[in-house]
Amino acid sequence: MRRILVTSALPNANGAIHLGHMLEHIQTDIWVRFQRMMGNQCIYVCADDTHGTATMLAAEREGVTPEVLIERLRAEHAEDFRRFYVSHDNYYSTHSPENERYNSLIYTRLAERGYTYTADVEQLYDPVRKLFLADRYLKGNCPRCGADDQYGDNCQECGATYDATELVNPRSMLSDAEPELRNSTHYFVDLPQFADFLKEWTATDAVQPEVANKLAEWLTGGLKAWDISRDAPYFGFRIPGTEDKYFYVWMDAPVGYMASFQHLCDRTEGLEFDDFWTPDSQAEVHHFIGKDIINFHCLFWPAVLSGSDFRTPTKVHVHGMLTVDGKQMSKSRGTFINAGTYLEHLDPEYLRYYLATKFGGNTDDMDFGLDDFVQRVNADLVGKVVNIASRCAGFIGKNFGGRLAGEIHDAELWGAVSSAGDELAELYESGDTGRAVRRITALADLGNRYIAEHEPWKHLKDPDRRDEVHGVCSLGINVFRALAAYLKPILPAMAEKAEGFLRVEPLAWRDAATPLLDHEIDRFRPLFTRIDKKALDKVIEATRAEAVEASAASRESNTVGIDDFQTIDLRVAKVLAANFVDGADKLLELNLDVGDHQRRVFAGIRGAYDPAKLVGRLVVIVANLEPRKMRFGVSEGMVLAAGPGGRDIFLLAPDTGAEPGMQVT
RNA sequence: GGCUGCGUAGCUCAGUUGGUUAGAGCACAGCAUUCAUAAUGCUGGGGUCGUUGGUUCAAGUCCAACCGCAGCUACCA
Repeated sequence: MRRILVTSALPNANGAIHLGHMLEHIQTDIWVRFQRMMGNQCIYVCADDTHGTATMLAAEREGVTPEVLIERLRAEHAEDFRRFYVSHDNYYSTHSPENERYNSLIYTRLAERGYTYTADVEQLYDPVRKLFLADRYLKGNCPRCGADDQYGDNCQECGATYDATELVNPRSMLSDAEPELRNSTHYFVDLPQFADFLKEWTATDAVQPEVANKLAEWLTGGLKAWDISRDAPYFGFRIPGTEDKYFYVWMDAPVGYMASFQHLCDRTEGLEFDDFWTPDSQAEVHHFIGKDIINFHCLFWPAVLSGSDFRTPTKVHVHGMLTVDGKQMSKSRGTFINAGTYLEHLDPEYLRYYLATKFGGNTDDMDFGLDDFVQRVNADLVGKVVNIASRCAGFIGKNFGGRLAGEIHDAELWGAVSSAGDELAELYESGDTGRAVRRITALADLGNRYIAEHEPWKHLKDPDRRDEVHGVCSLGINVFRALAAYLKPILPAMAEKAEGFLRVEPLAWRDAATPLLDHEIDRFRPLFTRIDKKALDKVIEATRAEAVEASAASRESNTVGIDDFQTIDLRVAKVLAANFVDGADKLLELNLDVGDHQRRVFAGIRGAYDPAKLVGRLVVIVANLEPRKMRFGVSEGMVLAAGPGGRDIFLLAPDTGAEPGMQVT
């Protein structure tokens, strides 16, 4: 018996599970269920990837702690996967004590062995939000072609790549402030020390050949050290021995595989972490990932593992990306389909089957063709496979007391079906479920042809041919049973219904090789209904509607809960200076004392207030309003006032005694 | 821009080390059939294999350039 640990890449805790995630988890789950049917021990763990600046900012926006945010999403994600029959043994979180422990352990071992070092890095810093800016939060002009609005790493216009520090007129996308160049100490894993190890490792069959080709680009070009630290504020684990340095999320994400497994071991009798993770382990570790994250899993991760005295992965299974009707998933086209939206209208096994026909065990992209999806499922699954049971069951029930014949009517047909198991097993093992499905539907074609040739409905009237009819229909049921077993990794719920119909124990792979003889079966009930194209249209419509709603945000709701209200940080502020703004006929620029700091706020009150008379008075401001770029500068908040506008504007004023910085509750 | 991979009938794909008239399923058309969730069987139409050029007795298959798609390009998770 093989002992196998399997993972899918960790979904981010910053959004809902969508079709792209489902592709990966369904592919993984099919492989896992196949291994289990073969009698192997196969543990499947996953987790939400929770850390990073994005989580921190999202939680801030919602006015909750990151912990609250990520736990809510984790529960949602786990539920989506469960409803698609994805059989995780554990769906955990990277924000866990186990993960912190393994991160520290791995880091400490790497440091002790001289695989880490620190160096000062110059990085752009947002003085308003008080944090260092990742490339994705920076925009500016391309240093080569000057194009507007380019991100901090490369230019969409001319294709140049550069450092964020080279951007011309850089701007923080969080505050629109001009970033400052600041020095900070960063921690690095000295990847070049692992160059020889990685060259050897990537040449094994742990990675697909095309992946090895891609990796050769980095390996021959020379590996760079890997920056594994981020400065506070950051939502993550603090690096041992530091005050304000945190592990970069890509350091702790793959360690999350180990942590999720450890968490499972702690609750499972007989499951030992060390059996799977020591360097001499005989167990297997398989990672399923998309081709977008090859470098993390095939360079950093094996290097980190080998440098910290853990085993390296047996195999990294890399798949291509999902397109819908030939294009990237898009919210406005209605093709950025969330798992939850799909489930409201369609059976999860439709998707499992359709995607299974697409997997080839390679890194080619896969297209979700909307019409193709409907046709494929209806024609193959309902028209071919299930139809065999449906057309034979009636005869068995009505004429033979629901009992199958005692012998095989056609040895040749049964031989073809029952002997396909080995070839199909190889296809499943290599991840080529597309070819496996094609072989299985070809077997279904054989079955349907066989039944058509023997015309049981005609011969039933002839008493001399009753045994033949019994034999033909019984063999039909047996063919169906074998196909249900072959398809069980893909269609677990259908297989379960088939087991009920056949009155048998849960099907194992080897059951396809031995027929059911002289055995009573149940009445047949439809195992699958056809896809209604209208249901799919509804999914697209709903997805489009979600996109519109999301962009309209929560502006339209009439009432808010107390929690929503508490997300707004109202504060008392004192006007230190007030000035006219050149070129603005409604605005005044205010300098406000907010207690611990000062801010600049633009207020549209020029028509009602003389700036000179404002100085010294107290006002109420929204302190956590997203900084807004205006024509004349960035406004860092909003002063509260009542009235229709023009001359009729009335500032809210706290009574005497209030101090700048006090929160309004 | 560089790198990896892909581009074969309307759709989804198969085409092994280059070798006789390029295959399958779905869709479409005709016929047959009626047991089955309008399911099944038989027959048929449909492709200058992304483009251009090259190597070769012979290229979908090898080479080059170009076009299109996806991903990566190390601080987006």
